[in-house]
Amino acid sequence: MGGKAGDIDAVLGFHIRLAHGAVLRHFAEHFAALGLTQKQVSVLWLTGDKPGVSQIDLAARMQMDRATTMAIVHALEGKGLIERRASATDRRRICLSLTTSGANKLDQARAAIAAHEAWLKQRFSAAEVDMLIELLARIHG
Amino acid sequence: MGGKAGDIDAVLGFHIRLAHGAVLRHFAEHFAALGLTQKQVSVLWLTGDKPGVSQIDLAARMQMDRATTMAIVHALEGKGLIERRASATDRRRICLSLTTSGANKLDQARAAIAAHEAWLKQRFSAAEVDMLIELLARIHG
DNA sequence: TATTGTTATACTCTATAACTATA
DNA sequence: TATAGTTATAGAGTATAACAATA
Repeated sequence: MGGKAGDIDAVLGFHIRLAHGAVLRHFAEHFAALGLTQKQVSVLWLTGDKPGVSQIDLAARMQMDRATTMAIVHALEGKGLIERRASATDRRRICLSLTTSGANKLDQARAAIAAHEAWLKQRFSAAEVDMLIELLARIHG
Repeated sequence: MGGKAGDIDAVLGFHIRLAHGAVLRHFAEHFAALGLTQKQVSVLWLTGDKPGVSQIDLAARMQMDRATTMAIVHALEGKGLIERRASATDRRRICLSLTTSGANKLDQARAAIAAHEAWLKQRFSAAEVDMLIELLARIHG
């Protein structure tokens, strides 16, 4: 393994990209039945955890642009999983919450994510998982 | 931090995605002058390390589809950084190598990557970097 | 039959810019 | 002025399917 001059295997960014790709691929292969992308699951999850959340809150939590967040919210709204309501205190804001269908979908998604995480974590001890999460958190702040 | 019911912070895949996003963002912000994407740098690097490499080799090394690899090789060829030559032993294969311009570009890219990696690694000890790479490698195999 | 390269196609993610409405 | 949402647009990454040439 490894090239001769450059040794790309010492490049941390390269490993992060490959690991991300592997996780994305496993997700895509096993979540076709769910009909949701990774991002859509995250938004559904965060909305279920905190009903009334605004798009700008979601964007900050997921470190995404407002426009990117819009696209995902639109998709979930189009599937009838999320509904929007104007804020009573600040009419610029839209409060998001799950529909009944969205809550059911989130339950399915949580079960699917649990299986996905089990696959991902099977190669680590509990201490290693904690360590990995802590190290990654230092990168994304 | 953390939601109430789900605790998305315990989801490893979520942290991998956020870390990947943070690295991508830093790359995009600091590599505009180079005129290359992360993937293009990787292909340039691997080609420089192993002249005569085929597209299928690159695809395997970077865990990408053949079609995706094509797009990146095309872009590099269009910039005059890579040249292709039919293999002498297997005429299905195309051997890739750097042009003089490509070799120069790779030198610049390596310097830029070194700065990028320094930014990324500044938050870790040397032992932690080794640990993180080892853990990530278990994910992407 | 299997492998390599190629093209066409489509979807997701990401970001920028400009606009509207509200604070 | 600043913030939240919206829309349009564009580029990057990813993958599938189908085809040609070669092994």
